[in-house]
Formats: sequence, structure tokens, C-alpha cells
Amino acid sequence: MTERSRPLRADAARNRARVLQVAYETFAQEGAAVPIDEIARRAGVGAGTVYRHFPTKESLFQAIVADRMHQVIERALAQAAADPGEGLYAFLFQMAEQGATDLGLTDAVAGVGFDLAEALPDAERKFMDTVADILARSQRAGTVRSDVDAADIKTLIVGLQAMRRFRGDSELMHRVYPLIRAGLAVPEPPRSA
Amino acid sequence: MTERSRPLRADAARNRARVLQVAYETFAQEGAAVPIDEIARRAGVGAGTVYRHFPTKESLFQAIVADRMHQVIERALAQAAADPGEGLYAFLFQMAEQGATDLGLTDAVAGVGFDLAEALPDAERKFMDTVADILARSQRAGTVRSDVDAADIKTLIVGLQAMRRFRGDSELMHRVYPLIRAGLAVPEPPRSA
DNA sequence: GCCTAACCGGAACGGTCGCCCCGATTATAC
DNA sequence: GTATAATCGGGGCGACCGTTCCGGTTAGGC
Repeated sequence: MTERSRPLRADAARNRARVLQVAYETFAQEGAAVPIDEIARRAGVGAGTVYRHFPTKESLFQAIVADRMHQVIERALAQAAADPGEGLYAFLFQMAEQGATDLGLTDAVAGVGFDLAEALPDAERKFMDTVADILARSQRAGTVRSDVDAADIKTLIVGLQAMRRFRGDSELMHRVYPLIRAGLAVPEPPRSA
Repeated sequence: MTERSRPLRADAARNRARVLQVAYETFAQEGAAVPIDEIARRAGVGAGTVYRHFPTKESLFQAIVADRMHQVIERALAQAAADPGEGLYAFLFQMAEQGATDLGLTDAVAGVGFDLAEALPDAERKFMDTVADILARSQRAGTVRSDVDAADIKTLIVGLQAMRRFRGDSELMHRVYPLIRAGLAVPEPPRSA
């Protein structure tokens, strides 16, 4: 984002990339509670090196979440363009799945220990815009009831991520996910004849 | 549970009750991360006194969760007996509401930082039996589809608690809860005529 | 090849928390 | 009232974690 006055030295650039990559995988698998020392150890550098590139633990976490968020949004928009009717359902399931294997992203979306809207207002706004967009497409396609809004969907994502962490992949997909889908579907009008 | 060989001294019994009461309220409002020293301070005793009655922080937490769980189960069974059709829905909403204002209970149900099934197998089994019972009653009353089981309901409870923590009371009740309810309702057979 | 500025790593600091210890205190039996 | 045994409470220990510091090392221009 911010231009450096001078390019990083080769070893510094290499270490920065390694730290980012290791932190990415580690936060995803074990959540945001992993100590910086541990990330430094796995990256093969000292803790001081981590702090030189990222002044606080939160700044490292933010850099990763912003990137992850970007990926999720891009993928969701592509899916929604390809199949508007399924777009929202695909997005919901993708977020549930991602959130379970990516504890950092879950915490960020749910605002646990790190206020996404405050720390990365652009990412938060773009995320909500994307949700609204995908939702609107599916509603126009007639596969989602019209009386839900983007905030409702975000709430469902938070819930689904919690469920996915609690229960296995296939069980959630085969047993609980259909219930959510049935709840979001356009209700059948009451049969009067 | 276990009988004491000699009754507690009067001041000891009073302190024990105070600690339990304060811990009950504190864990409910602020989650299980509150330090023991803080609970001791609020109860007006020293940390040593807390540890004399409860050898570890977890044992104190367990004592509280077991009690809360008992209350929730009793109340749910009474509701289900009074109105079987609404029993499951009332239970779900009650658990969501309780879980949001009772972070300790939420953590216990979801198994975060404390394995309920391992630490209090009786409470866990009774909880699951109760869920199964209430669910079966509502299914017999025809208000809940027959292809969901108690494990699905528990998963939904975990999700609802997360949602409730994320969003306010009335919003969850008015906007998201109806979606869950619609998903659990007996599906209308497809109109062929 | 040399010089210097940039960078490295890990030891160390300050703060927090679970848990224990022990001199002081107090309830209870006689 | 006195003895005594249970209880009290707060200071302290050890572990952990985020962050800083600084002596040693190395990349890169000349």
C-alpha cells in the first residue's frame, strides 16, 4: 500500500515474505492466539524480525485478514455472476467452510478480539457491499425470499461458522445446511384450493 | 454431591456461597476469561479462599455450568409439556438468549476451552436426552420436520448462540429466528395440481 | 575487497494469570 | 475464658506473551 522510500534489502524482503506466509497458515489453522515467537520460530527468524516488519501483532493479523477477505470476495462475485440463483447459497457455504479452517477470518467477521469495521473499514464495507450484491442477484433470480437483507446474511454467516467449527464438514453440509437453505427459500404460498 | 466428613464452619460456608454466587454472575456476564483474583475481589475474599473451596478454576467453572444446565433443562421440559408443538422452538430461542448473556454456558455447549462431554458426562447426556425428548414431542405434534435429529438441534443451538452474541436480541428474534423456524418447519409438499 | 548502513536474532522487560504458602484470625468445643 | 483446629487473605512463584533493545552480521554500492 504505502510506497517505501527505498526498496528492502534482498534478505529483508525474503524474510518478510516468509513471515507473512507462515503467519497466514498458522493463524488459519490455529487461530489468532498463536504467539508471535512461535510464528517467528516456524519462519526461521527471530521475534525482532517479525516486529520490524509488523510493528504490532494486530498489524500482522490485519495484513492477513485483508488479503483473505479480498480472495473470498473475488471468488464469491465470480460464482454469483456464473449462477445468480445459486450465488448466495454458494457464498454462504464457502464462508462457513473457510471460516472453520480459518479461525482468523472467523474472528474478524464476527468481530471477536478484533473489530474489523474499525481496523479495516474498507474491507468491511466492501464485504457488506458484496453480500448485498450477491443477495440481490439471488433474490432477482427468485431463489431467495425478498424479506432478508445483507445484515441477516452476515448474521447467518457468523452462525454457520460457529456450527462448522463445532461439527464436521460433511455433516454440516448434509444435515444442517439444507435446513438453512429451506429457511431462506421463497416460501410456498398457502394452498387454498 | 460428595458428603463432607464434617460440616463446614459457618464463615467458610458463607464464603463458599458468596464465591459461587459472584462467579455465577461474573462468568455469565464476562465469560470464562475473568481472573480468579477478580472474582475473589468482588466476593470480598482472598484468592486463597477461592482455591480452598475449588481446587482449580475449571472446577469452579464446572460447578456453575452444571447448575445452569440443570435449570435450562428443567425449564425446557416444562415448556415442552405445556405446548409440545412450540416446545422445540421455545427451547431453541431460550438457549440462544441464555447463551448470549451467559458466555460460560455457551462455551460449555460448544466445547470451547472446556469439554463438557468429558468433564461432566452426566450433564452432557442429560442435555442431549432432553433435546431428543423435546424434539420428538414437537415432531409428533407435527410442527417440526421428521428428518432432523438431536445432534442437528445442538448444532443449531451453537450457531444461534454465536449469532445472538453478534447481533442484538430483538433483531435476531424478528429477522433471523423466523428463517430458522421456516427451515425446521414441515415442508409443504410440492403443488402438482 | 571494503565500508557502512541496514538488518538479524534472541535475550530481556513488564504485565498478566493460575496456583500455592504461611502467619494471622476466628469459630467452636469444653 | 481458653485451647485448638479450621479458615482467612494477600503476597509470591512460575509460566506465558507482546514488545523492545542492542551487539553481531551481512548485503550491496564503490
